[in-house]
Amino acid sequence: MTDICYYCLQKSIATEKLDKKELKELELSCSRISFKKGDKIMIQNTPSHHIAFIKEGLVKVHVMGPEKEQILKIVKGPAYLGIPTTIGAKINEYSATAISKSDVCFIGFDVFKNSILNNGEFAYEIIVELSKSDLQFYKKCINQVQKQGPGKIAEALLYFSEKIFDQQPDFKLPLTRNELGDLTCTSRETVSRILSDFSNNKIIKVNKREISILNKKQLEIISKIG
DNA sequence: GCATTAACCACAG
DNA sequence: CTGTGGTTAATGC
Repeated sequence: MTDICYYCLQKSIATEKLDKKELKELELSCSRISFKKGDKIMIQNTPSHHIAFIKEGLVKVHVMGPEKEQILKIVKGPAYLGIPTTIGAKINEYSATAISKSDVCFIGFDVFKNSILNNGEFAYEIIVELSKSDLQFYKKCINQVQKQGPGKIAEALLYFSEKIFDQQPDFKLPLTRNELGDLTCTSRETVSRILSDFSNNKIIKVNKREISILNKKQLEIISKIG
């Protein structure tokens, strides 16, 4: 049974631009699925016919490289997932895994495409989201390639605090040390060492996955100078 | 040469 | 899954 998109309170900015008829079509092609932490939402190297929209939850987007796993980004709903790989390729070029309980709508690609072709405002909002994501990725790319360890970790901590947890200085890291390493292009040992180093210098407080940022200024400086 | 940085390995909670 | 210590390789004075 499909949900009624018209009454959905978690519509994307793009979907807000659709009229009643378009929403009805969306509704018919949309299936809403709940994922538990650790569930695979999208699997690399499998065919993709759907666009996913994360209504709620945290998702990690990752690819398996020749050597090891690389986490591309952490996405927080509401956000689209898999537009590039569904439009630009026939198979998924990356995987997505829920790292918290997540609600996701899968939209048939044909319906999604029709909305783009028929509704300019919808299409524009989709481009806005893709563009923002693109720019964010450039930034991450530069940061992770040119900074050294502490800079990368500082950057990641600030990212979680500001973007994922809405400016909260205290948060629970949704990743293991290993995954944080996969995200920041370092080893898990290096992550461990840098976190205890920050902790010793009273920049952050660490208790298992619980992180408190004590000295944000300092963290920003470390992130900036690399 | 010497210092710094970080990966890899190993082992212990 | 984590934290630490030793070792090693690369890089930059």
